[in-house]
Amino acid sequence: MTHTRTTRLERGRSALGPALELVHTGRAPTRAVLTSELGVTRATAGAVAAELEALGLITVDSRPTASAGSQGRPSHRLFLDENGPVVLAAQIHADGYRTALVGLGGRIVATESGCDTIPADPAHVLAEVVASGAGMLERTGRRCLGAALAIPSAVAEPDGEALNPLHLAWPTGAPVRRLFRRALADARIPGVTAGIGFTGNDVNLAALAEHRHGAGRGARDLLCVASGHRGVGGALVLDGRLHSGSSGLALEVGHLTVNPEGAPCHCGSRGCLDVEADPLAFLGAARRAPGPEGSLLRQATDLLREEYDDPSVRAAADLLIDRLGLGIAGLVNILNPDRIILGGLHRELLGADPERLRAVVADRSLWGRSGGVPILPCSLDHNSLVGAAELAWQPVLDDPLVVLEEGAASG
Amino acid sequence: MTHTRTTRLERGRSALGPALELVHTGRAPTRAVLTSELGVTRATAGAVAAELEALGLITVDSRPTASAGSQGRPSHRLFLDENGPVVLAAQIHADGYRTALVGLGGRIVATESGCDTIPADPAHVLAEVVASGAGMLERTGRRCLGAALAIPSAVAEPDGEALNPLHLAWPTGAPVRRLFRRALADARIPGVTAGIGFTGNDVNLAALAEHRHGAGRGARDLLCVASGHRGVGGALVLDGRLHSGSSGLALEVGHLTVNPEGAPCHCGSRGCLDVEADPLAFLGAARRAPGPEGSLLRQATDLLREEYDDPSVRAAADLLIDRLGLGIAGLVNILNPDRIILGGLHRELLGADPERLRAVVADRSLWGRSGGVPILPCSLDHNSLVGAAELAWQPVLDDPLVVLEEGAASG
DNA sequence: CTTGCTTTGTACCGACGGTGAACAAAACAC
DNA sequence: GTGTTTTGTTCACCGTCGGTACAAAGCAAG
Repeated sequence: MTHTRTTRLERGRSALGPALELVHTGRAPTRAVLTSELGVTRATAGAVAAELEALGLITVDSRPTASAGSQGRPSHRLFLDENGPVVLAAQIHADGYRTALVGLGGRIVATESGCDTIPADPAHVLAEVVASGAGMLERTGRRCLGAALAIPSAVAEPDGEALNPLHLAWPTGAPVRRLFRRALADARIPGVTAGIGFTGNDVNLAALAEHRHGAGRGARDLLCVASGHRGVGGALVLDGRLHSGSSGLALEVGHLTVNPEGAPCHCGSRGCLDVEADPLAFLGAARRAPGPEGSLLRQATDLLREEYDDPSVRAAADLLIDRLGLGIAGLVNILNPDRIILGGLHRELLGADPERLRAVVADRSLWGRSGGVPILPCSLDHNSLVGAAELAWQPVLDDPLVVLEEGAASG
Repeated sequence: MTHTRTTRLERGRSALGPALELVHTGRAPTRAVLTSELGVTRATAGAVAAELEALGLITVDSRPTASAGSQGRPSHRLFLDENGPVVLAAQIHADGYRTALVGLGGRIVATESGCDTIPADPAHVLAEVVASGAGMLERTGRRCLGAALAIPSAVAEPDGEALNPLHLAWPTGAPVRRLFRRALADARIPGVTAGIGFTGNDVNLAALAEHRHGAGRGARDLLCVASGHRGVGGALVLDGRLHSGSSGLALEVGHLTVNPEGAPCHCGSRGCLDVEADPLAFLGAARRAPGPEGSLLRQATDLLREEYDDPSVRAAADLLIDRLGLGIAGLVNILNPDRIILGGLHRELLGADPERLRAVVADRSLWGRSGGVPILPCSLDHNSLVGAAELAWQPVLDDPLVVLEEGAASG
């Protein structure tokens, strides 16, 4: 009993995790490339693939593949098991929440959204979120291996308090991770034990998702900047791992100075990115008052898309692009990423005038002339949600044999 | 012949490198703690230690240790072999150069300095530097495993050009790494092949040295800020590895805005850290003209130490501390390090009024109130030099068996 | 000094993962 | 059809590491 456990935890095929990660991120479509990517012999790669298949995580298609092309015996193709286990991912945002069951590869199996107005009691919201997930699990009959939550706030490590849940009407410092774990424990979802239940900042998790499955694939040092409702968020993925700082508070980029004569900010300075390049700032620059319905992001996006011909809108867009570019240039000087991805309003601004933004960044970053950093729009739907799922999948990617634990509890 | 080679390169005791690193950084004083730190059995740790001893890298002292204290059989103590191999480290700075032979553990075995005025031809300087190192190797009879160079300039990866060797009178973009390697190859130092010859920014390497052997030991995310002559440099060590960005240009912190009404900077903005918090700025704030002799750092340091009673000097120090604190706070918001180390003039400013700097950083960083980041002065002599040695040692720390290569070539 | 107790080092065995080689299989080229 | 190329599979061998048993070296108590 204990014997098999220790054996499994400490030894175990060391290539199992890397192999699953390669399939998970789409870098190992066949067993042959899995062999070369892992740097092992064909025999080992075969054993690893067989073991992952036995764990119910991938499928090995040995039938003759129709895809021709090169010479030699065609390699067996590797797929993520479409009926394999899932994780429960949830996102809370200004307009409500969204939950999803997410399989390996960032595949959304089922999703729900609800609750337009978020009550001030986080425990209540989280119970509703977990109930939504439990319902989807019930209906789909999937096995659930973990759960994670994305929130629009800095998340303090190691305990996961929400430090600035500004547009959630939640109390500052709310112990969101603990509340989420308790909600999960109360719901008694099979497979999801109280030990699981990660929580992270939504922009951080979006960056993680884009890095693994979206526009950030292949980047080594990936910087993401996004603005969803109020303020500006940043995230950084280094060597495939999210850098959230020693206490989870890294990449609070909102207080870079981008306009010395700008509006005062609650941080004590003036002209911060937070108040100069978010949806509200855009509406203000275009001399539109924020309307009562729809999120600020939606109002700003609609304005940008539908009235870009209007000179005042265009001027506002140019102004925000210049400020955003200044902020990004500052980050480039500090972080020197090899790719930048923009989300939310900033994605729209990039779409409106890509050249202007790239020119500003190249001009104001120290070494911008030599090449320039690629700046791309984010490319995934629900990327924060998928990123939360990545968080929940991480233990499995680190050691796929964990799926054997609690195996009897699967629903 | 080739058999042993492949065996050595691909397999080999996986714990060998980590074990050497533990002894190297002083975290494994005895075999017992080596066992627990590595998380292996006593038997394995014993075999690993014996192998490292056989490689001539460490010595295992099995004699009865005089140090008593705890109960039970005293553990064998582990030392770095004092007569073991060394690497050649060199640093070029505004006042000349310094070379050293550095053993494991950052121990400087021999050192030389020279050449007060650096000629404009880097190849000439590097030849002189290498000749100095070769001389020391000759005299000491040590075996040399590698060589590395620290320069006061951003170093572009992957080729190692000096991008802004401002106070060296070297041409911008000089291929320093290539020139250094050529100088090494020309000198035909046994053991140092042309394949070795790393180059890095001096502040980056100082940070690496402080992380492993100095005030940064134990930090997970370490930020260093220093000002030596002109401008301000930064460096970041994440999870024990230097983060120099995708093209080596990270942590160019000199162009953070710290004084919106400040002096114009060549980057196009105004009030940049570079021109507001370096030795020249300090002299200016104290209304002293830079003198003809001694580096700017020395002049500023002398002024700060010897005339701190002078109100104008004290006011200048306070001003620079405030500006520096603003810049550091910005970096804290972006990087969220768990420790900060200051070098050069900034180390002196910290020493002059530690509380003022810590207060400014805590006040202007977003989450500074909750604890506050420890800010410490750097603690090593010649930390850039030791950091360069770390670079040269890295291949050995990654796989200690490389010392067997070129073994016959040892002098 | 002798007898425990505790901690560490060593010798040995067994388990197991991975390599390497030989062989079989599945495609294309001629 | 016969080669050639690439891939999958089987199997023997080797090395590393875990685990156990035992010896060694100190302190503590009598």
